[in-house]
Amino acid sequence: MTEETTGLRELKKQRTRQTLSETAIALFLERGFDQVSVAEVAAAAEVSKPTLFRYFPAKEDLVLDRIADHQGEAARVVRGRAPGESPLAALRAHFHARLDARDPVTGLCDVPAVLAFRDMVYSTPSLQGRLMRYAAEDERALAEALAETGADEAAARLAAAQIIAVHHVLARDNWQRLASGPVTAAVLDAAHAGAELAYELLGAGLAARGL
Amino acid sequence: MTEETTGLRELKKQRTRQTLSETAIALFLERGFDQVSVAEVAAAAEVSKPTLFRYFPAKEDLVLDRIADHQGEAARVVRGRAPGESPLAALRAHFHARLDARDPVTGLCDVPAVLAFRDMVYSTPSLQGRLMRYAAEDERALAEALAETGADEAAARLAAAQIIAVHHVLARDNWQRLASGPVTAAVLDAAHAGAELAYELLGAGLAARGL
DNA sequence: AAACTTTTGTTACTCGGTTGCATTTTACGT
DNA sequence: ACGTAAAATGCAACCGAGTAACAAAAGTTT
Repeated sequence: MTEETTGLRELKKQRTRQTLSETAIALFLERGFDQVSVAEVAAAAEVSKPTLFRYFPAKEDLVLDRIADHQGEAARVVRGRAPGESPLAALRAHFHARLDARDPVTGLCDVPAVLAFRDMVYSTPSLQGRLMRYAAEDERALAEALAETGADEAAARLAAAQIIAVHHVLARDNWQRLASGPVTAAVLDAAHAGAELAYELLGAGLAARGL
Repeated sequence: MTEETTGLRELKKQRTRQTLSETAIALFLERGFDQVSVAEVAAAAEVSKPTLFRYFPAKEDLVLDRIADHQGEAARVVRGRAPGESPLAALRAHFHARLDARDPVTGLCDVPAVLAFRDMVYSTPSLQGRLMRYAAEDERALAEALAETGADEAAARLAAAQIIAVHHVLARDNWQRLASGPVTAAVLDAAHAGAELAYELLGAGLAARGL
């Protein structure tokens, strides 16, 4: 899946990249995103500052790299849906499944490290901003996938925007639920109920347009 | 409507604020947001750099101040709707009305200055980011207003997210329509049709929840 | 091993944004 | 009208993110 041009150099690059991201996140979690300078991160990772920026175009990307693998997930789900299944049904089923798996993207993951990570992201405006821009790309990709199903292109864009927006609300709700304590059966039920409500709201209108 | 503590000082402050914003936008439109430094703006407005930042917390706010009056418009529309009218119906009617008025917020305004302004915003990532954060506040306010109607709070948050997201798509679509030329009858019709489609998609699901 | 390419480090820079303090300007009591 | 407190400004110096230029040190290829 990933590029594999030449052996040794590429390996070292991957390693430096990972080291940078990991030491950065560790420092950020320890003392706060804004309280740690990139110079410190570079020093801790034993790399010069320009090198750091060759790997990550901005400080925020040191953090969000970890999330980047989920890029375009919604679009993939739509494209990989079972024959005969509507895009929305596929997305709903997928979301419920991720919920059961306590996938961090759903917000429903009480592993301390993940929780601390989310706290940091939600409490740091610049990280939120960057995250929204990732979301915009997600939305664009989803709109494309929906349009491929033969739906009206305008409708596809509108639907994609609604779906992505709703997912964020759900994730945030779930994250808030975890403020009170760990994932219990009741919390899981509430999360599923929230998702059902969301897809119910989405569904009625979108179903009429074949989505 | 605005604060009016003491007469003369406040007036001068308002004037400096406006001068700053106007000279900034003029310079930005002329040479691009990233190609003009805040020091230049401050100099052009005959003000020191710290003073500039006392008025505007960030460079982006020099631009977006102009848009800030629309903050919370959706929430206001919901709160000010006619008795018996559903929130969604009020929002739909309002949007169509703004469309007919060629309100810049709908994207359907071909006044050259407005057009250039939007081009700048859409082509400058940092401005987009700031704009999204304004939108988040809009969304929060709308959710609050919807919850006041007695709807389920979770549903209100979900609906608000959908509505705000959809509005942005509509505005972007309209802006793209204007890339080809001025607002003709056909363009206006298309914009109205787009809005109708959007509210149709929203409506089915939301109506069932009393929104 | 030599020649070539890619990556890195060093230094120095620009720019957005802040801080501390002295200076001016406005408001207000007498 | 005058003097004083409060607020706003300017100045200078500073911090941190991000970049440019160039030299040094890899890794790759023959």
